[in-house]
Amino acid sequence: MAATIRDVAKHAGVAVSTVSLVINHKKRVSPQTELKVREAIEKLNYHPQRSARGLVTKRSGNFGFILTSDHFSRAEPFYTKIFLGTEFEARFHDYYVLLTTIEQQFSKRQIPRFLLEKNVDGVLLAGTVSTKIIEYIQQMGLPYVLVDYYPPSGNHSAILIDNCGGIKQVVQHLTELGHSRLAFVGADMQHPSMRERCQAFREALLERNLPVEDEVIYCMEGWAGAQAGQQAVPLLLQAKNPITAIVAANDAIASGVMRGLQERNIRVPHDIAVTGFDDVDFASTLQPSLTTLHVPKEEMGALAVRLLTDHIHGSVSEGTKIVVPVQLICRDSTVLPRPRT
Amino acid sequence: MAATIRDVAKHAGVAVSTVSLVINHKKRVSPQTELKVREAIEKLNYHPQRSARGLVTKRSGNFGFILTSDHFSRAEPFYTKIFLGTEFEARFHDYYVLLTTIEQQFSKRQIPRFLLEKNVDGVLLAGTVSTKIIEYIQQMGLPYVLVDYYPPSGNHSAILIDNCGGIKQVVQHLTELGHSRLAFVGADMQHPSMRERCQAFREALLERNLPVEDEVIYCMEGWAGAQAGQQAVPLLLQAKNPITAIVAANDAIASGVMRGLQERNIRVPHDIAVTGFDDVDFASTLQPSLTTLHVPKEEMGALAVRLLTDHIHGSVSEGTKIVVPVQLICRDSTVLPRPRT
DNA sequence: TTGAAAGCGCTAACAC
DNA sequence: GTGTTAGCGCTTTCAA
Repeated sequence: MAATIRDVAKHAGVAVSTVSLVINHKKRVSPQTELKVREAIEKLNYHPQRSARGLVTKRSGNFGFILTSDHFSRAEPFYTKIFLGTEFEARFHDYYVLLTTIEQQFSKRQIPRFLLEKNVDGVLLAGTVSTKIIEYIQQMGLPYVLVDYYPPSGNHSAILIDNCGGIKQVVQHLTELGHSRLAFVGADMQHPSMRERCQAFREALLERNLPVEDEVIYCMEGWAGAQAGQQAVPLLLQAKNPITAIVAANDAIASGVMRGLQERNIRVPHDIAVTGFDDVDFASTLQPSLTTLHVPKEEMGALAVRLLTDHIHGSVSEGTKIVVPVQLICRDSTVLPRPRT
Repeated sequence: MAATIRDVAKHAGVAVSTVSLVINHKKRVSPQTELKVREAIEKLNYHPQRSARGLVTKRSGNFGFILTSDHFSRAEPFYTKIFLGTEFEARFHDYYVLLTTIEQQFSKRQIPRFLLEKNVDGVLLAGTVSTKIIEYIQQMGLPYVLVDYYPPSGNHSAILIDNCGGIKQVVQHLTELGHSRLAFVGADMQHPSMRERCQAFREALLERNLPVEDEVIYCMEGWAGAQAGQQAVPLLLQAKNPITAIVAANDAIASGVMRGLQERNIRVPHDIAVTGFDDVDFASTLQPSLTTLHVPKEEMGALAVRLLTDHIHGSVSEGTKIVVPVQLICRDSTVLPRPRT
């Protein structure tokens, strides 16, 4: 049986409460007593037990991570990276992260168990989660941080992507390459990031006095996957003025667009250039490799945890938003690779 | 403040112990009292608190997942999937999974915190973890399951890959395609899976009366990544009898091999066929897409959790090994795609 | 600065 | 069947 705080106290010849003071760095202990206690702790290899401590402090040492099951199964690489980012940063702060998925639509019956059992000290929510669950967490008085999502209303702390800046980088890149007939393919317009990217595309065109034509700006129904991109291709090719570049709202759509083009023997980037957004793993292995915007996914997870711990310590005010920059990664889908010499 | 068991007891007009009996399905409660209690629970929206419960039962409701940091950062897609598999299955059994990484070599100083704080009821260990940490867990009396690793000695429960069967499938596939000059590229021979794959390759050749020539069986030093594959290519091409197919020990190595070949304008699969192992995400997006062996990674994670819970319930004996089958996925790196008609 | 003691919310003996 | 009660291992008043 492992040592308890009483064993340590006995061993050091002090009271239990003194040991507790030492453990918790409540500095009102004389150096010599502290030494005795530390020696006893070392000797007995003592470590306070989480549940006992949690029972009295009401702190579990865990964070919850809530994701809609939709996102998890389908946009796996993206949110998985965010989750792993939280894991690492959390451990650094001596927290563990409990992961759970919930259905898009809220129901009392599937409130995450870690909330019911008071097993988390804060919550991270990623993707388009229901407003109801946010409200529920607020009611519990738990601190929380949204990641890559911001609901229509309310004042929340969040880690967000600079979607607008990203799209503008891409448009600039393409115009610098001489493209002036740009198309856009988005999908899943429920997701604020998707809407922002579409909106930013229009703005970017306007800023450069390029024509904004609805017939080459597609926001597909349903999930933002490769299929959406593939389906958009025939529509885009019907445009009166032929397009020379396609800006996709994410990498999955871009891969579908490329496939659609290649099926029609349209060469990328020779005939039409293609860009993505997110820089997921497969972006670099696509053929041609995909020019895209790198979203620092792990970093977003880490930032979210940091913001959450800041909230717990009260060192930052609610409703803090952090917008992470994205970086243009130029690959072969826009720039012709130089022939090997 | 949330309701406690006393509130429920008071509300239902019974003793706390009765409420406890109801919660824990210890069926010695009369139907009418049970009903009263359940109503009170419902009314007050009561849920037992983890830490309070854990303090007395000595059960935390968590599993630990230990991975060497090496594997996590480098072979991310593979072990990440396994981890996600455990997450889902664990939640199904009302457990959460606490993830941690440790350095390859054991040190007292970095024993996972969840072990010290008695915050897990069982442990999953993935990849080449130190024998010391296994021993430590054994000493604690915690049940554990190894995933994709088996140490040289001892009797452990484990989820293992049918490496041998996989390699033999690949060799059969290649010989059926008419290849008779096969090469092998492995790396990271510390890892039992890697050793098994190499060994199986030799056996498979022998079984088919093909020549086993050391000059085309390479086990590279260091990490089993793309670089190892790329570096092996010039060595393989020096072989006296030219080879026609390369069996890589995993997909990462295979991708490096393909790159190395393509740099030399050797076409895959026209001139040389290439195969991988694992079927990680990028295998299908490589150009040409990679013929490989599908390892059911999430399933392995789920199986590990199931085996662990079985151990907790004592319904299975220690040292149970489950070998999961792998499935050949034929893609373009071995079979010429039919030209479109 | 240190110790004694109460109690966090729950389970599990043991009475009745 | 149900109630009473003693802790589980810790933190945190409150005295000394």
